[in-house]
Amino acid sequence: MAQAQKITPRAKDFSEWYNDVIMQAELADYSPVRGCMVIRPNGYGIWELMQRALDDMFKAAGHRNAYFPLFIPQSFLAKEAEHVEGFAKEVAIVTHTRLKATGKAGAGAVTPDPASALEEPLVVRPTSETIVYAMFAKWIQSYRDLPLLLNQWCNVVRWELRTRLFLRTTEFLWQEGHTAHADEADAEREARLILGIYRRFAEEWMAMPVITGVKTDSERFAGALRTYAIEALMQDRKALQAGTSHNLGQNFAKAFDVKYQTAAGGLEHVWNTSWGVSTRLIGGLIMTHSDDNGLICPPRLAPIQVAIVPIWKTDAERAQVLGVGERVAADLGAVGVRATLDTRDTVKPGAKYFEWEARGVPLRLEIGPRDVAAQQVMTARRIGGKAPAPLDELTQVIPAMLDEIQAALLSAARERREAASIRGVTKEQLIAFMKDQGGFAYGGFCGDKLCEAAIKESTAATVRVLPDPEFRSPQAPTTCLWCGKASVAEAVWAQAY
RNA sequence: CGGGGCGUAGCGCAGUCUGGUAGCGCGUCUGGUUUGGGACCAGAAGGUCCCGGGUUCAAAUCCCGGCGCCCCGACCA
Repeated sequence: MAQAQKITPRAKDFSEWYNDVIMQAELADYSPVRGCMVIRPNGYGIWELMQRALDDMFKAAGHRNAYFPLFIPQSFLAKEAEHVEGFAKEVAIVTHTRLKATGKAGAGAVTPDPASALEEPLVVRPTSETIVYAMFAKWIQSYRDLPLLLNQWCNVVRWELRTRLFLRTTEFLWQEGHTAHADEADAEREARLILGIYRRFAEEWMAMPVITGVKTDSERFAGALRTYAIEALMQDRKALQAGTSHNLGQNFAKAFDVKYQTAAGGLEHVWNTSWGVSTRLIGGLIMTHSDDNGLICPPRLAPIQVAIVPIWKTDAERAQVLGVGERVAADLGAVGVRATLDTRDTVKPGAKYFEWEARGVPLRLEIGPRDVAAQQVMTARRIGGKAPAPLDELTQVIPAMLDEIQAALLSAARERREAASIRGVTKEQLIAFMKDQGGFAYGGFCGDKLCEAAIKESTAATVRVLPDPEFRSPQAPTTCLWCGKASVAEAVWAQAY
């Protein structure tokens, strides 16, 4: 087993470390198809927990799930001008419907049958706006049909040049919400509502602090009026866009002719929003919390929250500690703790410790003859710290410990982020900061895309967001840090994934 | 598409410069002893050395041509 590398700020081997964590925790693997990822059960378990939590939040806000097709007629993508620009360069296209045997064995045994060429090629969805709004046009006639609040869980394909496990894979799993509203204010409220849900999910479930705000034009979603995002800072001080929520205005409604009759009898285009988070969140979770021993999974998203490791010498001791272990696992299960008893007798306890640590299990319980005699178990937290706990108090103590670990991870991540943030930067400071250190740099911005491009050119940093009031510096900047003209908004710069 | 690294047992690698019986560690299997932080001993199985051609008595090794993967860029809601 390869040893994980030390995490140091902006270390050259951060990528290597990241891949190591994924491989050792058995979260995912490379597939035979370049750029496509196989998500293994350990990784998918995290995704299932993420799905459940997000789905509950969406539903509580009045959304319902639906499903739209994988294939989109090529012409659909062409209907919204900016949208074509944004996705044309990275889609997979289906052109034929069957194969033909060539009679030869091996590599050239089959080939697309020329006779089966499609009249209009189908694009594998890179996102579903076009096909969703084509359906909305059928479903929406009256103001009484609004708002229409839908979400779908699905896979999408974007043929990126360079891929990275979880962060940017050719195919990925996500949820995409699509809504239609009667007026701009309602659509804006929706886009903001979802941004808030994403933020809460990131902080409360992933223990990953984020800053929220609006994207500049150059980073806006293709076809949107405005794009809001949550941005997190990873341990190598690079930013990760963890979720986006778009106010699409009437752009798609006009392209797909989605109109409704108002209460007053007029005919208006609807206002749309779309929003999504993906399996990229798992990459963010890994890079936010893990260490040299492997994954650290925040308790609320840990498929296994507690690993119980029994310790014995003799058969009598074995029977005894396993008996206690089974009861502890059952008791914890009864109070909603996901616990597993590691009964393997082919692996020594020390080896089990390392294994559960690499997998990110937040809490380990050791039960040996000495513990049984003392009516206690030894608790060992993934983030450090061992302490005994009385057997008859575990159903209270363990959930409390999991909550503590969850909270500790969030505050540690927040402290790391703040330690890697500077405010009120000057041009010279920004250049030095991005070169030597990296992190979130707050400063004045004139709003000019030429300035944005120049900054990217010399520092590799981009505007992550124009932050919401809560995240802004106490003293609003008055001038653009780059050109010195009047600042229109404070911006957060960082090098990003 | 550019720059760098690599392709040898399930995994990680040495061997390539300087051609000469294909090796090591981990894992797997068998038996025994073990079990409070990655157990030990003994034995065993496991290979188109990425592919194709060439040079040679002899090629993992040298030459030519392919293919593939990883990292860095370009690209990227």
